[in-house]
Amino acid sequence: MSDVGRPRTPVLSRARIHLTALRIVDADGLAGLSMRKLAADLGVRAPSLYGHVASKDELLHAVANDLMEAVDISGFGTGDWRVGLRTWARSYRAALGAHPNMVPFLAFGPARRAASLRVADAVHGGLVGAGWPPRYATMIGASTKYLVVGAAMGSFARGFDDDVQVYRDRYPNLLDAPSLREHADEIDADSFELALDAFLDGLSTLYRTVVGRTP
Amino acid sequence: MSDVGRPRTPVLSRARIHLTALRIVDADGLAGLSMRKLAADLGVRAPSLYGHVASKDELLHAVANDLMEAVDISGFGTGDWRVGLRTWARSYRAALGAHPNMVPFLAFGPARRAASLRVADAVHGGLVGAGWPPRYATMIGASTKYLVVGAAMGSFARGFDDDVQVYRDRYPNLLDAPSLREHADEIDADSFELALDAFLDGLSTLYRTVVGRTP
DNA sequence: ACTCCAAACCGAACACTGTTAGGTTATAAG
DNA sequence: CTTATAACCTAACAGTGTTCGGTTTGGAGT
Repeated sequence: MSDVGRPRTPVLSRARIHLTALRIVDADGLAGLSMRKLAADLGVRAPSLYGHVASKDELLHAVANDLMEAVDISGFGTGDWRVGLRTWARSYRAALGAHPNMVPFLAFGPARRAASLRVADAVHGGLVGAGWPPRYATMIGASTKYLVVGAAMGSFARGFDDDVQVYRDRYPNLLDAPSLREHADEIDADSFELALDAFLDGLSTLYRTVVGRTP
Repeated sequence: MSDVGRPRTPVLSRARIHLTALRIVDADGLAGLSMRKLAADLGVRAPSLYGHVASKDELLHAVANDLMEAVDISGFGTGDWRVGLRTWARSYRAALGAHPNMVPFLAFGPARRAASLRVADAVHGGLVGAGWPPRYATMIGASTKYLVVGAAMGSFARGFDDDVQVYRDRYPNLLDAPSLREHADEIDADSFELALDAFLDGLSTLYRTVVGRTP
């Protein structure tokens, strides 16, 4: 009558573990996820998890990979590289923004995440196919990723503290900083779109001089 | 003859603690910094640190603030907002790149870091002074930060794994990915400059339509 | 039907973490 | 010369990721 030993029907599964882990990270942050807490939420003890998952790190990578599946690279099929970049960047940012607490982890490069490699491949192929020299394709892919990751981190950080009022005297140009917090989401979204527009606009100019035709 | 009690001359100081902490983070990463290890490197036991530092978090914020002192905002004094943005972005990226392991921590917004607020104030003031409407100044500052933070995270992550070769068949467009690793620094630097150029170029166009004169 | 292996859980334990409480000693102030 | 306090210490707490070995069950092979 003890609760030791194999249960009649399996309690754990990789999918359920991933889902619960993500829910905890969303609710309590990356630091709020512990193997014991995760196990408790699953109605199990911590060591049992190691029959399904190699380590906490591997688990997080798997969850990260799940999230990256949502990134949309179909835009590169339109024949317009700017549409490809835009839809990629937007869906990428949306994927990160949906789980902001995962961003610090997701930012650690594609590494061996299959989903990220899939995207990197499509982006590079799309740009080269549109006429960009491979070297430029690499740099443009990197640049776009910078923008998205940076924006996601910024959103996550939510920047300015609650009592910025204290600094009013010393930083006169930040007088309206407190109001930023209220519209943080909107400002982040607008800033991202502005950056993307300006960036793509600048790239279009570059395209003409590098490739020698209009985009 | 015990090693308990107050020493003849003080062993610790805030400056020495900061310096040693940063050295550990540089060498062993953020996760490699523990209060016990830090204390050991300082020839002391962990609890002694708490006479000089409120918590590990506060310590890291202090170190982060030290790093942000190096960011250069003097470019906004030239009267050319593009020069201001460029020198800011470059020195910002350099400050982060000099201590890549600190980036994940530094990315958490200006918060109450005095040095970061100083910069934010100068940037906003410089842009508004150059004619940008406050709302645009906010977005441009945010966008630039996105780029810098994103680039710093990218550098930190170093992306592609050693044995990307494995994925050769599945990701045909990444055939030359392994070679990326060798020139990672160069590619990161070039990509950042490309992004900055394109971004500033796009902003110049925007400036003409928003402000109604050439930059 | 019976054996046997592997799957799936558990308890106990290890070495580690940040942090607090309270003890001990040296310096500086009155 | 007392007294306060600054600066270190030891001991301890609750928590972490992870491993080892135990217990029970399902299912495959004969």
